[in-house]
Amino acid sequence: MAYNHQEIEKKWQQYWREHKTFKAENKFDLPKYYVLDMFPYPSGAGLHVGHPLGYIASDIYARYKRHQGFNVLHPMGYDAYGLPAEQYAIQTGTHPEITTEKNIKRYRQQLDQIGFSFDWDREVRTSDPAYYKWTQWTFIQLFKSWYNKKTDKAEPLTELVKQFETAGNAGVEAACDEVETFTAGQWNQMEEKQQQEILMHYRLAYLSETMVNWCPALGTVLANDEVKEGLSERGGHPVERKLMKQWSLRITAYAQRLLDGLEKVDWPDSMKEMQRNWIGRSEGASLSFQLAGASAALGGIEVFTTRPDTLFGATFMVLAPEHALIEKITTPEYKKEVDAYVQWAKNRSERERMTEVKKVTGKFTGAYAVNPLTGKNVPVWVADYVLSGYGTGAIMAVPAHDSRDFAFARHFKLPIIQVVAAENEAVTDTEQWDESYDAKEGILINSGFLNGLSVKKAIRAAIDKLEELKIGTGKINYRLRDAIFSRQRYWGEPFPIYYKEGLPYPLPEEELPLKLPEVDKYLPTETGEPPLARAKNWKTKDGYPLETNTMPGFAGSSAYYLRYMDPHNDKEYFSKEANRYWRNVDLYIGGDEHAAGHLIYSRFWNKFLFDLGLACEDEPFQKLINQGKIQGRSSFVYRIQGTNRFVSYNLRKQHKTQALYVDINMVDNDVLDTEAFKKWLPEFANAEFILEDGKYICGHEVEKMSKSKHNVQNPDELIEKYGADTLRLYEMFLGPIEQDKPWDIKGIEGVFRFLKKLWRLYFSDEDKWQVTADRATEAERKVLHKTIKKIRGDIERFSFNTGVSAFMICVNELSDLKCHKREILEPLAVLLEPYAPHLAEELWQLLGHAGSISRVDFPEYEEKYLKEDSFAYPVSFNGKMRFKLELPVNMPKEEVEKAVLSAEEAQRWLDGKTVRKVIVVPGRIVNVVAG
RNA sequence: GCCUGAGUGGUGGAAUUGGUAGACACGUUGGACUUAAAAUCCAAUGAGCAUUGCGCUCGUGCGGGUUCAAGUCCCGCCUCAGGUACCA
Repeated sequence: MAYNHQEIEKKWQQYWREHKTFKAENKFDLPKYYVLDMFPYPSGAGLHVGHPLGYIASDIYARYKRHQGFNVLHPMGYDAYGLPAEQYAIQTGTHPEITTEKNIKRYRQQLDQIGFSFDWDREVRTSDPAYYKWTQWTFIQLFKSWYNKKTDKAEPLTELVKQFETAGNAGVEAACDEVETFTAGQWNQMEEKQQQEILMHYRLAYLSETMVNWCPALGTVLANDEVKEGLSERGGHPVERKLMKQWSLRITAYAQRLLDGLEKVDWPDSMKEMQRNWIGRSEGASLSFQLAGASAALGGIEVFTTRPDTLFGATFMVLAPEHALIEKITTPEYKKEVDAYVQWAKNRSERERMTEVKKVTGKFTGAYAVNPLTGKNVPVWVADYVLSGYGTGAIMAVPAHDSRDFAFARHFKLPIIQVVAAENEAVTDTEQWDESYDAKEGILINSGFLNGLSVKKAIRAAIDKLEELKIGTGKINYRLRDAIFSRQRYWGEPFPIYYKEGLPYPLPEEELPLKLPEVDKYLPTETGEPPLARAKNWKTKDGYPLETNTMPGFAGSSAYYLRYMDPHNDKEYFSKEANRYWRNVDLYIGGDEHAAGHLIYSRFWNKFLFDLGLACEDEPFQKLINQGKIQGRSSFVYRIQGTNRFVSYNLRKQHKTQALYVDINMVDNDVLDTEAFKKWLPEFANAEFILEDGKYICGHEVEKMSKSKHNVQNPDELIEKYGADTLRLYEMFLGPIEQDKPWDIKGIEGVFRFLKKLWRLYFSDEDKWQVTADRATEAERKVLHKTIKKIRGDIERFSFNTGVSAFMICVNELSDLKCHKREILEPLAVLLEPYAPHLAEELWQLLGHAGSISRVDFPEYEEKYLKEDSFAYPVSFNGKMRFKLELPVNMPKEEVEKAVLSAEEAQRWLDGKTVRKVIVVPGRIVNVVAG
């Protein structure tokens, strides 16, 4: 019987399905292990070879853990809400659910073909009402909660209301918007509307008028992480800033905990660093500059600074164009100019603003504020280099020590005062400076009571002074913004919210799920309302209108890993028992593009559920691995301009050519199948070729896989030809899992050859079973045990590529030894199972076992078989390896030295030289220093 | 600009703790088997020099350093990839 991968793979996939081999029971007495893949969005294009990379790695690990007696939770599901299905619906009228369902079927079929050990009984889909019921439920809990800074956790809003009723809000420390202080008496006299408005400032899911990223092309608002360089991540459309009433999640309340939690998870440093940057903690002070002159009655301008020590050098102030005070403080003679500037700044796209950062623009408002430490008046400017979204949207400018302030000051000829000097350096005239001195260290000068202090001490002293004067305080600021949670889209979770007299209220929990309604068109209404406004009777049973926005993509993906623990529970999100058992994800594999999105939202969502007492771990993903991307490898042909003649790669420079993409399926080892090419497209039917060495050689380039580049490799054909086991091994063999790498099918043959060679250990050339019961030799045992040790080590450190080569070495050596012994070949089949499960199952059965191999104990290696009596010492002279010398392993250092120096080969290297030193590292190396 | 990661043969990559650089595989070349092809097997394959053989020199992005010994550690650069950006 030859190695028939098609038959074997079909057979075992069916067996696994019928026997539910990989079903994970909630068996609480077994040790658990939770291996998770980031679930996919089922796109219409199906899987390409890049998708399964991470799934194969996690599958190997999951299978390995099963062999060690762990109860392994290894589920899969679908992030089913997404823009492509909705865009398709807009174009064709096909309900996104139909498109999604179809795509999921295809995904499932492709996933099954690769032989993953998923427990499909636990599948979830974010668009399934039974699933999104809990997404909606969580939203309601967020709506009903506030963040208590005293206990540092989310708490029910009812408790907060009780405090308001008895003591007002003065003693409350909450993560909230600016709220005026009120007493219990005032609270109790407020009307409901007013009370609700105040509570909205405390809720963790809140409705507010905020500046959002509006994407006109997609007709929706986007979260910050969905915008890259001023363009939408999906589709690359321009994004504008717009003031809109939107739902947001108060993720900022969790900023510090999100930061602290990174300390205890096992993630790549780059990933932690990206999250730290995204959260963007900075320590400093918040303080107020009193307005001067006519505006004095308006109070002060709040600013945040990380350098309160430089306050004596603050020579002007700048407000963001959106700042509310501008209108009030601008003096009549500057009003026209300032208005025009503000208008201009607001109309600039985000992209323009970002690309023109070097251009200095701004206007003087005519107003002055008082520097609280110098007592001097400083002019107040408006400029768009100050962002409304960070800090207070206003800054104190210290041009001597901040490059942006410096550029601004130079441009508008504002005074520059040095207040920090490097130690032992002469102070120079700031007029002569070419750039600011952005010093984090140094000694304070020109700064009154701060003079002579180091920067670090001066910061402390300045904050103390501000607090004493009651004009400022030490403050920690975060770059992280609250997550905008409304989307003006159809294909998403409806909010479980209705409006009564304009105020939002949650639906009763027993009415969940609130199902996505049918609409006649997947477009906004004529009046610009979101698509759900088209739904008939989009009201509660009492007739109150329901929210028409839907939730964003990250809503459903933020806690799916928890739902897998107990996916069919219709009473609660998941049972306490299930959660106490599975706890959190032990190993999470997915792409690093989710660093600032999904992985932050999930951590936030999980922490909130932790605060509610639902999740028992406050970090959801203990270990994280980012699989690298598989890049495409495009092939090119070179058409001589204006002709239908194509010139081979190395001859192309002799002509004026144009490079055209050519389908990689017609190219083998850079050689074009010219006949296939002629048949490819009608325009190439009469193509002529200028060959080199009788072949047409294509050019190539590594770039993203995409249809238009004709470089997409779909796994189906490869599985058909070589089988899933070969594909699995080959994807792992390509290189380290976390590294990006170009896809190239050159080399898959080698892996296929390896499996056939392995098969021939069990079957003779005449296709006869040839496994014998003979005792294995020392050499054979050594090969086996060396391999066991290597494979175990490699899986444990996620080095799957070296694992594959270890198998190759093992099979090469056993073939050389002509080993066909059960004693060796049976453990080898188990060893191989995580990587090539179909083949391993087949061999296991042929070896006479009933049932699946998947839970058989993983082989242990025994050190005694690896012991060597002698070792071939590499002998170096002055660090260069010259020859090898076989010596007993237990030979003492002194004797090794003697043996080396008296060896015949040593003489020519010692000729005429004196031995200065001999280094002997037993069992490793000998180095002779001579000269 | 800042942060992170990476640079090793024609190619993908290996070298786990400072100890034989290039494992394993692809590709290439030559050979065996075959009427032929496929499949399979064997041999060679970092570069340069030398060649009858044993061989010699150089070599892990560049320049320094530490060490008996550096792909690996330290200092200074260069290039590429990703993230991020008037974040005060």
